[in-house]
Amino acid sequence: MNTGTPKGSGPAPHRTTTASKGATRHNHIIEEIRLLIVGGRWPPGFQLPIETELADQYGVSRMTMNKALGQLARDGYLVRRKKSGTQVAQPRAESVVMAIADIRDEVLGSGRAYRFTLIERRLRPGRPDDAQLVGAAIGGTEVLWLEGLHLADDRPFCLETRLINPATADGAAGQDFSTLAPGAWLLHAVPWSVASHRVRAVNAGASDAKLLELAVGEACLEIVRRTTVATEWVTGVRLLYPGSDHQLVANFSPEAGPGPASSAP
Amino acid sequence: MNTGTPKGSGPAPHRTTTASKGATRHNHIIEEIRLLIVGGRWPPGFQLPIETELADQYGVSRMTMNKALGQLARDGYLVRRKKSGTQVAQPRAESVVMAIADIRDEVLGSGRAYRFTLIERRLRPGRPDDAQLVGAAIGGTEVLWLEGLHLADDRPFCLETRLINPATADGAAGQDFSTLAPGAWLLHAVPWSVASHRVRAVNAGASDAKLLELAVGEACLEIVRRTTVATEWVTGVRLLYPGSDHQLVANFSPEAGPGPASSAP
DNA sequence: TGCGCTGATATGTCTAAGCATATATGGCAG
DNA sequence: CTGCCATATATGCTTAGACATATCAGCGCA
Repeated sequence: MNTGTPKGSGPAPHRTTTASKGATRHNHIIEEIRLLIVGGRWPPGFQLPIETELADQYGVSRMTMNKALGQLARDGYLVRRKKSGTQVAQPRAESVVMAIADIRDEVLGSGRAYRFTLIERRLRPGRPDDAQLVGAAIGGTEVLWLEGLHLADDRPFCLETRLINPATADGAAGQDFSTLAPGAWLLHAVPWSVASHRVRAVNAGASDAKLLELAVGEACLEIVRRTTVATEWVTGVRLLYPGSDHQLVANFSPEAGPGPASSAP
Repeated sequence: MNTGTPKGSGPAPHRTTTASKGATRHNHIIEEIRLLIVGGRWPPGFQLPIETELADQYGVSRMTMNKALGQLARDGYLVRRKKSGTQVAQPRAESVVMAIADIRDEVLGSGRAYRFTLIERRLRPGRPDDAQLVGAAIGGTEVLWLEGLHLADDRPFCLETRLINPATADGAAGQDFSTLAPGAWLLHAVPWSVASHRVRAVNAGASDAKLLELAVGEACLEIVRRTTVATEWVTGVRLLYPGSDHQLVANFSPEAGPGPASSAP
């Protein structure tokens, strides 16, 4: 039942029409099965043949078949349990993954010129209410407070308010950030940190509206990102976008993305 | 060293301290290397020893080491190129993945009671401006138009406006959706579709505000989701959340999530 | 000096085989 | 009929070996 694509006895080049690039055997099998699933031919709950049988059908060893099925399971398309065999997973909920792009890339990607201007920069002792932005208790230590504006074609694009921990972000105190966005600098200075994000809609306050050249009360998209390394907070940032001309976009199948893919350039 | 744990020679406990659950060898290695990377000990660009050497160090075969490194590369932590070897990836941009939860799960997860009420339901010919919601040209065919309200503890939580294509969503015309949210029904009826998402902040209009019991102009989070199977549109939906009490949350490391994981039910 | 070829190298892929482990199922005892 | 245990089964994991492929580096030739 299904896929006439059986083994091709022997090494058999076995070039399929839509070969594309990563034309390894298991990638080929993965793609074929994935299409059966998203095409609806294998509905959720569908019981697949056992590994050895599928391996036979596709003319590969069990190891190769295992790799293919394992990746499909890792990507959420299949559920595998010992003894019970392999089934097509239930697409759980209407969940989705969504990427928040880097601001500079986003502006440049839309064909506009990018610029960052610093509005204010202050090195001051931490205050209790700073905890709201960084998500951690702030001792009496010094923190670096910044406010700046990202511009697209010299028009306000995003208002950034940021706290940096000089203790963990080495060299931050020596940076003036007059034209270099702190996010870009931190990316190099604090590699592979862990971040949590929060996205909300808020009405623009008086000061926000003035800086973004909006009417007071206009809807804005607010993103708060808190970054930590190990147990120490590194930075907390609030990004405010005019709701009218900004949006997050994702284009994925439910459950799991197409995989960021290792893919070197 | 090694061969310490080959097949025959006994089960070879070799229990590591922080065993945790998926204590297979390659999972163990993956976690160990991941910690070296996010802990900053292996900075971006760091050149790892070659596969065979690492395999020796960890006392496993090259295949097992390959599996570990391959998964780390798939997850975006490493970049591997032939001849050049393996390096720690540059955490690209401040991108992030973010999950949009199912509405019902979200409400129940916050400890509140969930309810859905249908406001209006109409079966009518498609109109040109429908294309805006579903992202595809609408022929003269019939479409199902719905408006409903998701409630948390009997207070408005989310306003849903939806178009359904009866041609692809089999049985939709026979459903009345009086209490069952169309999203929940579609999940069973149209498995493994592909969706695109858009998130914006908007000011509540007069009718929206009334239904959500908000003041006109209050900031709301708007999510538009378009679902397709193969080349046919299935449904388009606009979800409007009061910005004040709703937010999207993600808790991930940059570049790639912790993997949706296979996760059985 | 500059260009192209060649070999070395590291990863990528695949195979066949075996042991490990969870679990569904059926048989047996109470 | 009920509850427990042995067994069969399907996936999970690991290994050693082999071949494929991309690419860097150095050498030789013009």
